[in-house]
Amino acid sequence: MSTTPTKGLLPDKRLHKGADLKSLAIQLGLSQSTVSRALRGHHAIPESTRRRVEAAAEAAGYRPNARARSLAIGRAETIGLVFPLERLQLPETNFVDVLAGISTVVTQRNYSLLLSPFRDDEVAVLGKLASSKSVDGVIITRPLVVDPRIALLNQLGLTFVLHGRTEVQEPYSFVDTDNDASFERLTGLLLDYGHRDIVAVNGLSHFRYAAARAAAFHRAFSARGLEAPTEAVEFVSMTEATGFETAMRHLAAPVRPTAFVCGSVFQARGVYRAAAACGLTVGRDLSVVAHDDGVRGCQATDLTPALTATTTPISASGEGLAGMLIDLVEGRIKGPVGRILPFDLILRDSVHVVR
Amino acid sequence: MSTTPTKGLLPDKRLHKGADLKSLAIQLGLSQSTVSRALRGHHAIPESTRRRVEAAAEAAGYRPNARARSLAIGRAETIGLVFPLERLQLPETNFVDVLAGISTVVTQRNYSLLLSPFRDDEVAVLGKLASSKSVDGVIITRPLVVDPRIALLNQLGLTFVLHGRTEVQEPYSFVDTDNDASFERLTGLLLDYGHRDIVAVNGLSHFRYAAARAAAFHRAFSARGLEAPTEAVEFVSMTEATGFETAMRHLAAPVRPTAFVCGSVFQARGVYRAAAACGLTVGRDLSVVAHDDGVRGCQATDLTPALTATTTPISASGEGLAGMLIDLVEGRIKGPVGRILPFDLILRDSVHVVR
DNA sequence: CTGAAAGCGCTAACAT
DNA sequence: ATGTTAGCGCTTTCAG
Repeated sequence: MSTTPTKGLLPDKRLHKGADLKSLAIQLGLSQSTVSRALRGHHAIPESTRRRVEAAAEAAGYRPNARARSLAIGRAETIGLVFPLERLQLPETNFVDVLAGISTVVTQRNYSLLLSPFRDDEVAVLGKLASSKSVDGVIITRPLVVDPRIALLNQLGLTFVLHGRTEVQEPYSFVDTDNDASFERLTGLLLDYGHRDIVAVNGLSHFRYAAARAAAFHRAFSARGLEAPTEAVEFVSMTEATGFETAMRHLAAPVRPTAFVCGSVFQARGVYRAAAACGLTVGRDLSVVAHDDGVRGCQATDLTPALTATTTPISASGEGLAGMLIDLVEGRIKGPVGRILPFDLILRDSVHVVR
Repeated sequence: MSTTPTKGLLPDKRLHKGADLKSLAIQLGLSQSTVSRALRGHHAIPESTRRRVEAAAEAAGYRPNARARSLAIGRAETIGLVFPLERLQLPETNFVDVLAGISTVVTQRNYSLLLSPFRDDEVAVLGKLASSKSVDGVIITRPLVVDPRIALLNQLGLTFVLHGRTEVQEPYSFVDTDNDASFERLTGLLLDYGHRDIVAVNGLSHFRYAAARAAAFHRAFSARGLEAPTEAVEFVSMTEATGFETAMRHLAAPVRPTAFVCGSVFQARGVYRAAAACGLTVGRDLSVVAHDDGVRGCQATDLTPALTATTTPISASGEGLAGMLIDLVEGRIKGPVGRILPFDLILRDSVHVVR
């Protein structure tokens, strides 16, 4: 790209192209080490020279060359986010919301964020990230019930944090929503309102959270000395369309369910649509509850009637993930650690009492 | 993070932690340079040793340390995407679609993508990126009519590509949608169908594309010896809500428009809703056309009736941007260059003939 | 309190 | 065809 310099705009530092430590040092009549120390507020540098150095650096628009600094300190001050490219392409995804949370923290803590999408071969991407040392650690997402990436990453010696949990022996750090408690609360609420024929519209069964939620669903029943109806849990994808289809199927069955507990607001929206299609009014003829992770443009309060839901902003996960990972790579905490985010159960108008 | 090694999973390279050029060289009885050359397919390296080196590297899981390599070659092989954090938070945004396109190309070309969100001070972020040399170039988005970043970046000597165009003297490279032609075609189509009372639901006036589209709107009229009605162009945000409000206002006016041309499918969706609210049937009582940039979950074909629209997938912009930027930083092309993406006009059921 | 010197891991010019 | 050497720009012992 051309480099036509322009007057004004930047105070006066037009020539801060060659702004490196050496030239700064020469200009100040100091050694590189002194300048370097002064800039990083090293003690044993008198206030006076520190100010002088800072002023000169400021004027020169100096900032340490990140690559050189990385090489010297052995850290990249960069973390990676590894995800399947398709998560950017699906219409219903909470990916960007997680990303927003991550971005916020990464920026706050003066780190950089490397985006590492992959098409199929995640293992290759992780291996590359690890061996090329481009990042100090990575955030990985969408854990399988038993996720092989944990062993791989431990083996690679690459620090990481998982968004979610998985059933493996190897140690790992994670941030997760409280799926168990959340689904148990939701189901319990419906039971306490007198519902018995409840259908759980759950996530796909190869994801660990879906298994956890299914178990929680049953636990809510047994905690009350009840038993869940057979085939009450549907393992389907997190979309409005499948919410709709699943609900339609059940609403057409001989024993019509009186309530649905959904894994996401997307699915709940589908259930609402199915209810309408069947001439049922949500909150009067049919109860619907869900977990609301605060995805942009699809929140519990967007529905009519407003949806009763447990809620944890998904961006909080992003913030937790990034914060934990940086703490880990900086050695401020020692892994493995886990964090389960709390949630609120917010009662709105989508539930009704039965009997 | 802990480093519990695990058997299996990775063939046998459990100790490829110390896999660097030096150890590889020693192990092979060669010099670092030879190994380095062999690995990068340098000529003047006999096939035989090349194979031997490659095999050893493969077995050791070796990959050059990206930071060291960057420092040596003077390039980071990384590009940055600078954007306002809020673009991740708004429900109606084409950001992720652009991102998907960028990701694809960056990965293909073996580059890394650094995400640089900012809250308010974009100038600071750009300055930091430039002086810390963390990236070879940046993609910037959402140009203002006269965008000060162009001068800044040229001054900083940071290679960049703009998504969109702007009215400045300084040279810059860009990839843009063909706003002018697209809006002129859309407006022309309506005029040719006999419409005269047409309202343009345009973007906010501080964005350059909105100005371009407004001009194109008028050009379509004058090209036919006609004149656009006064106050026919509305400069509003790209949301469904404003599409709705704007349309409602106009549909309640004394002279009711017979057609709307919209800047995005979001806005068109709002217009559809307004039409319904006024008891009008789109495609019979009211015509609606728009530019469709293929944003996930909001496409022309999602509406009923399907929306007549010009279309350029927004992810193509992302691909164009990344490809151009990498070509630029690698010196494969010389800036400034610009690329205007072609579009198709797809006739669907949202238009009707008047008189 | 400050400076000289080594080195992070790689590439590239300069030998040979 | 391969090795030697000198950096890339920074941080960091180790001296003074």
